[in-house]
Amino acid sequence: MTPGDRSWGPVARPVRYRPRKKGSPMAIERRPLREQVKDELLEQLGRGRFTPGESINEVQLAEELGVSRTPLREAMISLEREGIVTSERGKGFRFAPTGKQEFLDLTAIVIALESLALRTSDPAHLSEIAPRLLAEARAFSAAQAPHGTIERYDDAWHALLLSGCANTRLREMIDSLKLTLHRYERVVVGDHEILERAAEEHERIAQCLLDGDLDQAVTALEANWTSGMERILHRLPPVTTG
Amino acid sequence: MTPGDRSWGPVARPVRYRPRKKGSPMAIERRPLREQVKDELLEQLGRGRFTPGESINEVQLAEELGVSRTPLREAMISLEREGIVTSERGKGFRFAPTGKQEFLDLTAIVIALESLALRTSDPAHLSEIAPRLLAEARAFSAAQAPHGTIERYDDAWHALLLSGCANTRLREMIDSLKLTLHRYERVVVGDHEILERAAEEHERIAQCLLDGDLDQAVTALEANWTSGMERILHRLPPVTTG
DNA sequence: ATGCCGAATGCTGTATACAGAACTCAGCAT
DNA sequence: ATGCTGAGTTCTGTATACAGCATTCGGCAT
Repeated sequence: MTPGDRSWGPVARPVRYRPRKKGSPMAIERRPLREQVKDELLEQLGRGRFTPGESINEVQLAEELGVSRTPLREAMISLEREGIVTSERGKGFRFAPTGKQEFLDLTAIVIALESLALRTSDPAHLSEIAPRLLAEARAFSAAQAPHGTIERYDDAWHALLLSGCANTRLREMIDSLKLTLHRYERVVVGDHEILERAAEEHERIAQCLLDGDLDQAVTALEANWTSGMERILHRLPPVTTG
Repeated sequence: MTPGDRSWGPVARPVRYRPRKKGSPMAIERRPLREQVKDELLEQLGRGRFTPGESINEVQLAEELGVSRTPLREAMISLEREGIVTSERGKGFRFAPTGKQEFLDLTAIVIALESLALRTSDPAHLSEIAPRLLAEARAFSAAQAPHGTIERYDDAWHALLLSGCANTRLREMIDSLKLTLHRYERVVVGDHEILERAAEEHERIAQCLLDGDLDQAVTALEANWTSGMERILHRLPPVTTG
């Protein structure tokens, strides 16, 4: 956690196969470089290091990250499937250009998926976490806050909300989509820009769950997303005829 | 089209950069090898060449395909993001194991997404294609047919149904998911196995669209998916306590 | 001055090389 | 016979090399 104490430099370690200490009880994280690269890129994206549409020089970026082109390219291909970067034959990779319409498209998808996730969650688990959801919602009831803060809180809250969803694939898709959405948001509203919030929306959802009214909760969740989206959309440049 | 006239051998051409005939009016398809490899693998998967959970020897497979390891690995990474293959640090790639639960999970997602796509389609376009949808549904009204045939028809029909969906991202996701679903299906019911169909379901959807009743059409679409899923599920090995 | 053409350069797409991890299996102790 | 150990093999993960495309920039004709 504690984001911000890590500078931009190369990825944690360009060492190849870090020798594992056999007797160590602490299993140190040994993931493929491509994933570390991916995470680092996503983090840098979050900090606005890259702009949408920006083309990527593989050798240069690889050098900056302290890895060779191969893992970088592998990360790129993974990110491409996630819609974060685009590639064109002979022109290499570029960070995907963002647009209002795509933001709307993505939001619509996330709404459908989160709604599905909630609907198919275990009801027992839902009523179990409902009090906590309500408590957290009340604890963070500011009428407005920096976008970055909202985002972190929101993610945590929604993650808790969907923690009862047994559909692994669905959870993964939602996470991936949110990543992309966040990117769009950050492009449009700076990380520290103050945004309004509808603090009671989360409370409302939690209340529905407490009452055991799942349908109503789903409706409230959709409303929450829609209004959240509109709050972002509001800050947009004059309509792009999307 | 005309699937089946292409044998298993190496991908079309392992030549590197095929020299382009300058004056030719016919722009020959020049996609990155990784994509050609991906398509070839998907096709071979469709023919049951690989079994779920099967681990992949990169050098061997690359040799069979007539390409080097690099584009093969790139294809693998792309397929991994699509859920077709899995990877584990140090153990390379494996074709993702299939399970009843995941089949259900995937189906639920596709239902949600296709439903969304239909709901957000342009109504004008929908009523325009409704007659064609109805005609095609009536033309293919056999009560049962080989699974492979059903699949092809079904894909075409649903593609037409969703042709009015402007949400590009959504369309892509649906296509990708269907690919995966087909894989699951083929694992479970052979390509030539005769399956029952509910021929009238498509007619029903089309009829709703003709009547301009979108909500009803969405409901019918969901019912169509559900019953189709159950027809497949029926053929499954004794319940795996999913 | 402006537009077209060709050499030069930079970068991508693919192949190959290499280092280190996981797996295998024979040999040994129990 | 069974379980452990360690050398050997195989294969992955990453780096580097190479070939061809795309772009750029200067020269020339108009």
